Amino acid sequence: MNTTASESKQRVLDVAARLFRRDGYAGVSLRDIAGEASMQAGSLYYHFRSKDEIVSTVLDIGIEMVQEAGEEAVAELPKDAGAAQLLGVAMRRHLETFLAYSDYTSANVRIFGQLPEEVQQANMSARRNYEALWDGIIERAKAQPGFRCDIDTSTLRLFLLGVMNASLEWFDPARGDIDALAERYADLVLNGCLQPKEA
Amino acid sequence: MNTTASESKQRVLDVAARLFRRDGYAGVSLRDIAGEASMQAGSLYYHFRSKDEIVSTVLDIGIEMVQEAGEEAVAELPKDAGAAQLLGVAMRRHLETFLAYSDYTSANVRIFGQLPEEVQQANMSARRNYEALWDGIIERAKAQPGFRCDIDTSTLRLFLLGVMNASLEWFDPARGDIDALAERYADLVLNGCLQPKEA
DNA sequence: GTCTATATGCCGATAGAC
DNA sequence: GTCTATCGGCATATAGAC
Repeated sequence: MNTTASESKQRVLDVAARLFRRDGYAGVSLRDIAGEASMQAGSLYYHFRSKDEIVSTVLDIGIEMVQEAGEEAVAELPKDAGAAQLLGVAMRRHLETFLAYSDYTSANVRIFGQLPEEVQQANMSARRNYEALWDGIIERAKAQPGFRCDIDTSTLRLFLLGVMNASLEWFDPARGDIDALAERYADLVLNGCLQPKEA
Repeated sequence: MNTTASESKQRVLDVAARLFRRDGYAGVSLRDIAGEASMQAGSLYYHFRSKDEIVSTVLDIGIEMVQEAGEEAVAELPKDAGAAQLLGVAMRRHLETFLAYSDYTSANVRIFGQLPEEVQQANMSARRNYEALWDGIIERAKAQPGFRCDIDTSTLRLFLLGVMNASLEWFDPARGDIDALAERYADLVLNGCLQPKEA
């Protein structure tokens, strides 16, 4: 039995995500992708119309994966979860997804800024949905007692996603402990680095 | 009077830094650089031996600029500066330098991860010096009253540089206020987003 | 579905005139 | 110092066999 179209397409996308994450957009050729997916460059055009269509698909799946993980994490939380638990769980889920699980998400984080504007544009609505998920999490935290209300929601969202995504540049999932990283980062975000004032 | 070698070389580097920042390493050709520097591609080889030598020079200048700005900021501080002032000033200086002033630094932040390993390696000693500068700032803050001593220095350094450098992906210096950004980020880092416990 | 072969063009780099 | 011309190679994409 021959390989089905969807199996091959999936294999191509998995390879593309991994290579884009590692070498950037312009640094990966269709020959590179085809080679690691065990086919010839010309064969890619049976599954995709262009390199841009491949990268665009990778970008969308990347957001989709982190979006689903985030929605799941929020859904699993008790209704009366405190602000610290809320942010801690959401941060751990985001870090786990893109550091350990999804080359698609980390490829998205890493190459988005260098893509042609039309390719960026095609991914923007998915990105805005994910930003809205985080804005909702932050608003929910603000509604809890003990959380500062004087912090602008989009400032905090950019701060959180920025610091988490930056870990992609140095964190090695084969050597580091993602849960420990998430805990340290959540502690810093929640409590800051000044000593709490004594009662 | 003809253009001197150093003038042309400087012009080439300025253009290269700006283009690398915008389009990534593999996304910029020597023809692109030469064109915006008002010369032909072949003429670049009078000043540089290869594309890698150009990008390597840009990387080193990028760290040099932020290093000098950081050392200057630390030197200008009073000896008894508190932890909040120390971190606040250092953060503002870092953000100003790479968001508003230096295409070299922002090019470094943006493309480093996609470069051939030998090019990365050539920039590593400069990077380690800059990390050491920040580790010194953090250690000095830890020695002040009111600063948490239970936070690992390299964790905090990665957190700080990570969240600041991530702003490169979304902050537009033509529209945003860098000082305001620095103040909001320093507040978040110092105080966190939980409400201070009342006395 | 994947292959081979190829069209067309841009890449980094070099040679030599001026 | 910068030019023009060009080399060999690799890029995306296409055409048609199997």
